[in-house]
Amino acid sequence: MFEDHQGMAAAAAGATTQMGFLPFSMAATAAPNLNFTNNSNNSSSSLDCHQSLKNFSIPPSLSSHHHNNNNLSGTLLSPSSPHATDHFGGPQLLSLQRSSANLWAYGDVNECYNNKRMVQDHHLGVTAMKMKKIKTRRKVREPRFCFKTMSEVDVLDDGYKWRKYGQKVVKNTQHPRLSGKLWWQSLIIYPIVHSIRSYYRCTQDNCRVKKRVERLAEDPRMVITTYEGRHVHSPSHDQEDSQSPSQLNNFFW
DNA sequence: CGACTTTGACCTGCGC
DNA sequence: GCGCAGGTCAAAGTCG
Repeated sequence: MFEDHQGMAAAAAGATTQMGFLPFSMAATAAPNLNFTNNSNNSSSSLDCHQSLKNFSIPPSLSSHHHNNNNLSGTLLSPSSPHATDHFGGPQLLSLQRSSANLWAYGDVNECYNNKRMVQDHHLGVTAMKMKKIKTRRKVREPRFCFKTMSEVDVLDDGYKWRKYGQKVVKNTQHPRLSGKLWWQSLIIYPIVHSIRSYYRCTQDNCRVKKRVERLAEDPRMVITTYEGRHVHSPSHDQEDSQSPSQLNNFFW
């Protein structure tokens, strides 16, 4: 499912990729080997990076050999709402229980979302004209996933070429749309922080993969990257990096 | 000159 | 229905 994400994420030098999920956080000392640390009992084990990422349904490239000073640890976020929080105020984490099937948990989430939307549209009884508009405008949501990265650079070199097609100032509140509250009350309880979100498209023809890049307002060191869709081609770095063969780069999901 | 970025306008969905 | 927010478009600007 994730062949498109090969070579993805955090290849930029100096970037510290934050990834992992409960109950594990990972600390990669040297790709392709990662040290997985279990938060609950502090035990750690060195695993083959590629295999491990595969087991956890994380794109292998998140630990790409481009990393020199790897120190991977952190959080996989819910693709739909990277700022969403769980009951404990922390980021919403993906359930990767089905990872043995090498599927992103979000694939299911996304499917549900699309089904719900289809049902809604069906019940709306929209006009043909409107339907046509919907057909052209509302496309089926591609599978998405996002992750948090500690990096000084906003756009991580993931091996693909991207073209920026938009930028937006977004309200980065953890509790948006508070019902029944005056705006100033909301500000007192949940201060609104604005952050800049950039939208990128893969420059390859016929490739409709998009990514969103956003720096966390509450922690400017962190960058949230969201990928949407599947690449229909290999990373452009492949040609350049042929002298450094890597099992990661040779692998297609 | 082509590739890429910037930026305001526009469109759509959602909550109230 | 209205207003807000997110996402996309496209013209203008910038850069190599």
